[in-house]
Amino acid sequence: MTPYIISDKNNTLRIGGTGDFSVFKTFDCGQCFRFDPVSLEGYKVAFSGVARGRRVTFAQNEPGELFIIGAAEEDFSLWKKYLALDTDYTAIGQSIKKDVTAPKDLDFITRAENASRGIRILRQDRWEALCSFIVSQNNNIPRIKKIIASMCETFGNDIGGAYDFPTPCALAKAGEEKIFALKTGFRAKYIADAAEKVSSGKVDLDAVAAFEKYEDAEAALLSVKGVGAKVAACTLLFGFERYDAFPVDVWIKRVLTDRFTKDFDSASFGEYRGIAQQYLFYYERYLGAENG
DNA sequence: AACCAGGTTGACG
DNA sequence: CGTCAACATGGT
Repeated sequence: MTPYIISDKNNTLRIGGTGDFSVFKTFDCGQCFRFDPVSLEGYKVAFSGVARGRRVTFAQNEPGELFIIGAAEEDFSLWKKYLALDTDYTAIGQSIKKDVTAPKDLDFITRAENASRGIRILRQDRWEALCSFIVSQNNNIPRIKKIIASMCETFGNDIGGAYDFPTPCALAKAGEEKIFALKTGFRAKYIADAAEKVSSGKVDLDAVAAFEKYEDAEAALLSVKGVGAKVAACTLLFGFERYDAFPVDVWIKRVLTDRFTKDFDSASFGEYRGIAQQYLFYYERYLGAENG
């Protein structure tokens, strides 16, 4: 996949060669909490938000095209990386299905993959992913977004009309009580602990990224209060490019028991099982109801 | 008015 | 070692 700039005018990059990339599915599939749909003249779909310390809008009318609004030519490689446009998701789809043998299982993952066509796993900031998925526990997506927005407005750096995600230092300095004041509830002490451990280096995110074995990376994250297997898996999948992370929440648990053969093992999805997980989550949560 | 939300913790057998 | 209520808050 070789995306390229078609044109660069009015601070908007028009991009071609993005394959089947879907802006809507990518930003609506529950992986990222800092982007919201906006209605924009001339575009069918547009999502605005903050990433990499910049405000940006991704817009699209048809699959395969892409408009990056609020970006200059030199930002392209940065957004290409963020959106994973350099990654061959067709090959990943093949790899996921390769070792799925039972017809029932193969049929379902194929349907999920087809429904999810165009989703990319964003390469989000490590700290932001960790913190965001701590907030996500026992919580719903609209409220997760609201809490994270207020965290950014209160403790994040002003980047000109918008706010960056707060640094571990900023949140550590703020402390549990001020974090609690943002309606984070029982998660306040968890966020404070994560901020303290990351800012002090007790949890070294560079070291987490360098681990070869999943269990080693997971263990480092589990030392943060409020981080269990699910939050660790989401953090590694969305913040560390660990596609072998397989977050199991209520939806995935339900999919695996209801839609797959009894002894199906998610390891059959192979090294990209995390992406398979995202397809299953998206399919079951957004489309499963209408498809039965 | 109960019940749920992309879970985790600590207490109790 | 497995099970299970409690955890803040806001939306149905």
